[in-house]
Order: sequence, then C-alpha cells, then structure tokens
Amino acid sequence: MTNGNAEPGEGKGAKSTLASSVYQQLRDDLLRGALEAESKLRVEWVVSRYGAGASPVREALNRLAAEGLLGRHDQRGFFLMPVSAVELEELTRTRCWLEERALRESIAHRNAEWEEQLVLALHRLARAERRLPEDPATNNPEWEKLHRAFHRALIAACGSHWLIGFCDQLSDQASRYRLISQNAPGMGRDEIGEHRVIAERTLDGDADGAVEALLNHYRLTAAMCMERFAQGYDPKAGAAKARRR
Amino acid sequence: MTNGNAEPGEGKGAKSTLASSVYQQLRDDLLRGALEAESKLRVEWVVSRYGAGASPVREALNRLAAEGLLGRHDQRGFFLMPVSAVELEELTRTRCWLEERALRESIAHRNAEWEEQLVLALHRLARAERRLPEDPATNNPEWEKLHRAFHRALIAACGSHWLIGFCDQLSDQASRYRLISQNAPGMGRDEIGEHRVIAERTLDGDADGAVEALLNHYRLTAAMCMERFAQGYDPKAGAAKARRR
DNA sequence: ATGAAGTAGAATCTCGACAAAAAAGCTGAT
DNA sequence: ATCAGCTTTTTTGTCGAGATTCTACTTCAT
Repeated sequence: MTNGNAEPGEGKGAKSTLASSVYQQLRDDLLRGALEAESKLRVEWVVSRYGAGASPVREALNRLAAEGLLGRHDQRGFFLMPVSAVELEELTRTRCWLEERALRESIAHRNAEWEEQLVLALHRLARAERRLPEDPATNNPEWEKLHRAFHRALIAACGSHWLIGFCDQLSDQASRYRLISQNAPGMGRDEIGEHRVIAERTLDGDADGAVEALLNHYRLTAAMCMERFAQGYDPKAGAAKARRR
Repeated sequence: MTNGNAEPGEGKGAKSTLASSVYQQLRDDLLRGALEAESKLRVEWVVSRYGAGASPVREALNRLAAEGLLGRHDQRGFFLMPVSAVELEELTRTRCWLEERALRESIAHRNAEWEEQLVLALHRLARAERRLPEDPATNNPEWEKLHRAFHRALIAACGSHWLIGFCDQLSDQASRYRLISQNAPGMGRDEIGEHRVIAERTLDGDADGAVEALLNHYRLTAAMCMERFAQGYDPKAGAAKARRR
C-alpha cells in the first residue's frame, strides 16, 4: 500500500532520485504521526513499505537522522525519536526563543514584498478547512501545509537563512507532537483569530505585541498537547522519564 | 544536526561503522579547510581517499549535506558549500543571536557542576599551544578542539539541547571560515585574555558583561576573516551564486 | 531459580556490478 | 566561427548478494 512508484508525474516535474522520494514520503509520515507504534525502524520494513532498495532507503534514513527526526546507533540501526513531556517543554521553550528573535528581525527589516506574502499566507490559511470535510475527526493535510507556510512567512524577512532553517526544524518537531497527540478539536479555540491577531500586529510594526501573541499561540498549543500527553499517551516505547508513583 | 554526538563511540572501544568513520574524517577535513580547492565532490574521489565503498561514503555525504556542510543536487551529486563574505556576515549575525540567548540562559541556571566544567575548559585552553610547535605557521588541531570545548562549556547549562546543537552547527561553519582564511597569526590579539574575560564575567553572573565580551570576541574574529577574504580569497570555487539546475 | 556461556537466527552494514543520467566531445550544416 | 544534434565518456544512483554484528534462545553449572 501507498506504494506510489516513482511515476514521472509525482509532485513537480523535477526528476527526483529514489532516495529523495523515500525521504520525502517518510518525512511526511513522521510529521503526520502515522507510524508511532514501534520505536524501531527496520530498514527492511521501510524497503517493503516504500518500494525501494536498501541503499536509497539508508540514505534517506541518514538524512532524517541528521535532522533529528530519527535516531541512530552504529551497528544497531535507526529508531523513531522518542517523545516525552519534558522534551515537548524544552522544544517549546527553544522555539519561543528563536521565533521571537526571528519575528523581531523580520519586523525591523520589513518591506512591501514580505508584507504582501504575509497577507497572502493569512488569506489562504483562513480559506482552508481545519478538518477534512469527509472525516471531521482527522486533520486536513492541506491546512497543515498552509499553517506552516504562514508561520514561515512571518519570519521570512529576518535576514538569516540559518535561523529560518532552525525554526523550520523546530516546527517539524512541533508538528509531530501536535499530530501524535491528535490535537484536540477546537475546544473553543479561535485558531484563525489568533493567526489574524499575530499578522495584524506584525503588519502594524508592533513588535512587542506581535511577539506576545505569537508566543502565547505556541504555548497554548503546547499546553493542549501536553494535556493529551499526560492522560492518553502510552509510553511503552520508553519515552517515560519517572512518572510512576 | 546532532553533530556533536557525545555518546556514540568515537572515543574508544565502541565499534563504529565505516560510514561513521568516513563522516568523521571528512567532517574534520572540511572544518580544517583542507579541501577547498574544487567545488565538486565526486564520490569516487572520496572513496579512493578514505578507503571505503560507495555505500558508506554516500551515507556520510548525506549526513554532511543535511548538516549544511555540503550541498546536494539530485542526479548531480555533492559539492562543497561555497563561502562568501555575505555568508560570513549572516553566519556571524545568527551566531551572535543564538549564543547570546544561550549564554544568558546558562548564567540564569548556573550550578556548581557547570561552573567547574567551565574553569576546567578555560584552564585546558590556556595550557594548549595556539600553533603547532614544529610548524608555527599552521594551527594546532588540539587547540581548535579545546577552543570549541570552551565555547560549548559556556552554554552547556542553557537547558536546551536543541539550542546547543544549533550553536554547534554554527560553530562548525565558523570554524570552516576561520581555517580557510588561515586565521592570521595573533596580530597583537590577546586570545587567551579574551576568553578569560568571558569566563570571569560569566562566573561572576554578570550576564550583560559576559555577553558583550562574547559577542565582541565573535565579531572580531569574523572581521579578521573578512579581511583575509576581501584581499586574498580566490572565488573560483564559487563565492557567487551557483548555476541553476 | 539464577546466571553465564554458547549457539541459531535476524538485522545491519558493506562490497561489486549494473542501469540511468549528465557532462564532454564530435560532426556537419548555416 | 557557431550552434544544434548525436555519440562517447564520465559520474551518479540503484540493486542484490555476502560478510559482520547484534539479539534471542537454549543449555549447563552453581
């Protein structure tokens, strides 16, 4: 299943290598929280799932491990990076540090082009459906994409592709946590409103206000994930720290 | 990222895989600026240089590319990341942002263990020779290691392994620039003194003072590199934008 | 029972050869 | 001379088999 062989029509017209194709698919599945059952990732399993030889699969796994989405032990293969409450806290804290700096720099160096891209990203996000129309229980992958695009547009003018890359990396991790914990449905949260406030204050040049709104946005999301974590997550994979009595 | 792996066995006794061995050696050579002549990195060349098959070499190259030390284009192989003045400026700026945050957090959460590790790192750095005794023209690799260890010890208590990893990554890049431009010999610069001031203010809990000293330290180094760059570096390898597709 | 040593099975990692693609070289017409 | 189009050469990316290492299980002695 899901054995979308490397058809020439996949995604864009660019001729990708098999390793890149596996990398992309596996990364999507990881961020989607689609395979959090087992901690270990046998290469043979990946091979049979994505339909590629061992060599390209290993290359893809090496990339993902270098990015921090997977772990690796020499002679012992690859494994899914464990999730835990303390990790989520640390992740959120780091993310707030970096995104605050990035947003302030972006606002300081704002220009017309960047502002237009931001309102565009907000508009697209507002138009998208939060959940899948046919199945309101699961998230809409398209919305996830646009959500990422919006937060990326916010910091796009910060003037450092390094910082943008780091924020992307942390965004990936946060995505994984959000979708693993099956982000609760709304619960009276005005998602689009939060994003709109962030964008408005940013466009107004109100750096302090924008940062405050952005950080609260992240912290609220993290808190909701944490809730689901504490009650519902089964730490059989070994993510548990010292939670038993 | 996750480059500064503290645990997996590079030290001794642990049997590493060939891919990891090539990764380590090639990374050292990159940071040493030992092979900046040609922009392209043919895998056959790497194979014959480090004596390993194509598969482990490709895995190592994939890791380095994911870390940002190499570049990669599908179906077109790997290449050394080009260096340029604007890149150096952007790198330094980003580094100052992240290291300032990391140092402030470290100072805020300081404890006895961390302080002791810091004075230890400073002591070892002060004892090491800046240049090689037998050949005072080239840098001492041992000193480079201790230098990195010192700056790492400074931020070790910041409470985020993510932030530490990012700083390590930027430190790698900075190392590369410093050693490519054959960091000028002293020129009246009191290197150990600068580090001592940083450590003293840090241990005193003087966050503002420590940050000021640290950032000046980085900016001065960058400025000296930039000088060498502007006059002596031959941009044939591609300081300019690389050709598309 | 408990624990240590040894063995069978499974997984990782590596090598060499092959296929696919890109770069370089060549011919010939404008 | 120049450039398009074809051929040759080089390089990348992929596959399948085999060697090495880890893991789980059995056996035996304390």
